[in-house]
Amino acid sequence: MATTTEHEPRWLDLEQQRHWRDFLDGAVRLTDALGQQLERDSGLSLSEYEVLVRLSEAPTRTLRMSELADELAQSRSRTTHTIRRMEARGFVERRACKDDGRGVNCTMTDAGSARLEAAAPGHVAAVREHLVDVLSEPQLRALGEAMAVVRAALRARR
Amino acid sequence: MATTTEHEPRWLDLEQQRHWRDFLDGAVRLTDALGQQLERDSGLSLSEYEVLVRLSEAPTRTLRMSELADELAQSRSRTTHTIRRMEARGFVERRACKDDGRGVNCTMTDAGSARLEAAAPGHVAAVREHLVDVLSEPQLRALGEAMAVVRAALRARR
DNA sequence: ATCCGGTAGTTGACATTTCTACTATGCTGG
DNA sequence: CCAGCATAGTAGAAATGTCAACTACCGGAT
Repeated sequence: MATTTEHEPRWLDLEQQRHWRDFLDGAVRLTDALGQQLERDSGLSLSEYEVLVRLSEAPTRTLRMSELADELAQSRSRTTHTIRRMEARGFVERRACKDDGRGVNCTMTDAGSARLEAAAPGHVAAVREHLVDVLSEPQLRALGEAMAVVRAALRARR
Repeated sequence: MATTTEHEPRWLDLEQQRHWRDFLDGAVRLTDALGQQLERDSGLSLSEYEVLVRLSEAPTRTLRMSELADELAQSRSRTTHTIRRMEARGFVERRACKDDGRGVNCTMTDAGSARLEAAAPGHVAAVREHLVDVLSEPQLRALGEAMAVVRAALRARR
């Protein structure tokens, strides 16, 4: 007789487990180190920095709140709070959306732009120091490509 | 004449930038998805789960607070808060360290162990679904090995 | 012995994030 | 038109994380 429907968990073998753990631990340490560098040298958290980067790349330094939330892979609520604080500090401005009465556009101010430019060199140096320069070129590519796959898979589902 | 000492930032080329961004975005989405699965199905956050895993692997289900903090790459303060909450829920116990008057040993209880065992299959399935099974075997290895290098570099300093 | 710099851990204030509920607007079918 | 469902964004409370003291203990040098 065949066994009944399999619901046994398929465990990870030792290699897989090690890879997963190295990933998790490395990711925590890396984002931590980069966040600390930014906070210390530029008074920005890593996600505030990311906000400014996205806005700086947008057509008129402007994005809808929901676009921002989607790009940062954050909840709308978190985005609202973050932007409210950044607005209080003068880095961004919000105004109602012309074409969609529900929408809110978020624009980076000159002060925000200046802060980003001031922060960028140190941040990039840290990304080099802790990531780019410790890996060989093929290693970095492999890392990036693997994560792109993971990212795409996660974006697909809801 | 030679230019004065170089302090120009060495920017990332487009490839490097893309890899770094894919990494960051993928890492956020991945840890997010895994955290949500754990919280929803087992009432544990990812870092609480990690605490239980480390304790389950320790000789007598026991680790010093500082060992725990080091292994999880967390501040001592955060570890104290987390463990206090977990102790209140009955998953761990703390008691003074015999040989070092400053130390505190943290031990996983039977309830903690049971909770971990209940949570593990679903968590492992999620790790497979979002990471292990979406990558080829060499891709996963490359990812793991690259992150091991990053991790080692970050552990060295400080 | 005791002074001193360093380590272990905790605490409480504060900041950020999450969760849930809520308002307002848009859109589609009858 | 308007009913009903979905989307955009916000708000406040609760949970979690960070930061800066602070206590207590260790261990070596004087």
